[in-house]
Amino acid sequence: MNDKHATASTPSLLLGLLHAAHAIEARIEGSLGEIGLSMTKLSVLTALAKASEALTLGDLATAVACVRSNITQVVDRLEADGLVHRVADHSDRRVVRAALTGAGTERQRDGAARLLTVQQEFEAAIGPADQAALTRLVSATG
Amino acid sequence: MNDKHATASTPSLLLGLLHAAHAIEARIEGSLGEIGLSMTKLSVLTALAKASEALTLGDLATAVACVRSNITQVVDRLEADGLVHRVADHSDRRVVRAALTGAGTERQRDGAARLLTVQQEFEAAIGPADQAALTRLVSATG
DNA sequence: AAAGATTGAAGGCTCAATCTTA
DNA sequence: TAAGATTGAGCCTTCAATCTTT
Repeated sequence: MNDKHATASTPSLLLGLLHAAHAIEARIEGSLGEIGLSMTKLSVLTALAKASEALTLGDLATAVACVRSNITQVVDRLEADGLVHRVADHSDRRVVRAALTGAGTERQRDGAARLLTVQQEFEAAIGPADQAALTRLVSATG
Repeated sequence: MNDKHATASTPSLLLGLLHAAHAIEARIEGSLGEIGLSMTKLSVLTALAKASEALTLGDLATAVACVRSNITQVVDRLEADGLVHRVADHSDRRVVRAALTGAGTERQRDGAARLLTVQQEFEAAIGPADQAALTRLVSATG
C-alpha cells in the first residue's frame, strides 16, 4: 500500500519525494563508485576544475556548501587518492589551497560524464509537463 | 548536500531535485532535533509503534530499509536515550528484539506530530497539479 | 552450513574546541 | 581579536569479518 516511511493514514508526498531522491542518489553513487568517486568527491573536483586554479579550503567549503571541517576531511581523502594536493599560500600562511593533479583532472571529466548520463536518463524519463512542475517545486523549496 | 555542482549556466533538474530534498530533510531534522530525535530514530520508533510489539532487529532493518549492522547501532543510541530496550527471545537465542519504553512511545508521538506538520506545510506549498506531477515522478523513480 | 546480531573500518556530515597566523 | 584550517566527538550509512546459535 504505502511506502514504509509513510505514516499509516497518510501516503505522504514529501516522504515519497525523499525516497525518490535517495534512490537517485544511490544510482549516481553507484555509477561514480565504479571509478572510485562519490558525489562529494566529484563536487570538490568539479569546483576546482571550474576555477582552473588552486582554491583555498574555505572557498571550497563555500562552493560545495558545507562546513570547513568537512572539506578538510574530503581533501584528505582526495589527496590519499592522488587526485588533489595541498599547496601552501605564501602570501598568507594561514591558508591552504587544493590543486588538481593530472589524475584528478581526468577523474573529474570521467565523473562528470557519468553524472551527465544519469541526468539525461532522468530527464528523458519524465515528461515536459512534469519537468515544469518539478522546476517550480525546486524553486519553491530551494 | 552539494548544490554547487550545478553549473551556473545549467541548473540541472536532477541536481535541483536533490538539493530540494536535502533542504526538506534539513528542515525535518531541525524540527526533530529540538526533541532529541532524528529521522532515523523516528523511523525505528514508528516501526515499533506500528507493530505494537517488540520486533527483531532484522525485522527493523527490513522496515527501515537498511542493513542490519546499521540497526544495531541505531538501537544502541536509542537505548542510550532510554527510548527503547533490548529484550532476549527465549525461543531462538540468536535473535534480539527491541521494545519501546514509555518514554519511547511518547517521543514517537511527538516526533510523528512534528513530521506531520512539515508534511502539511509542504503539501500546502505546492499546487494540486504539481502534486500530481510529483506523484508520477515518485512512482516512476521508486 | 546458514541465520541473527555485532564489531571494525571507512565515507560523509555537523558542531565545538584548538592552533597558528594575521 | 579575527580568520583559516585542523582535530575530536558524535550521528548515519555501508561492507566485510566475526561470533553464537540453529
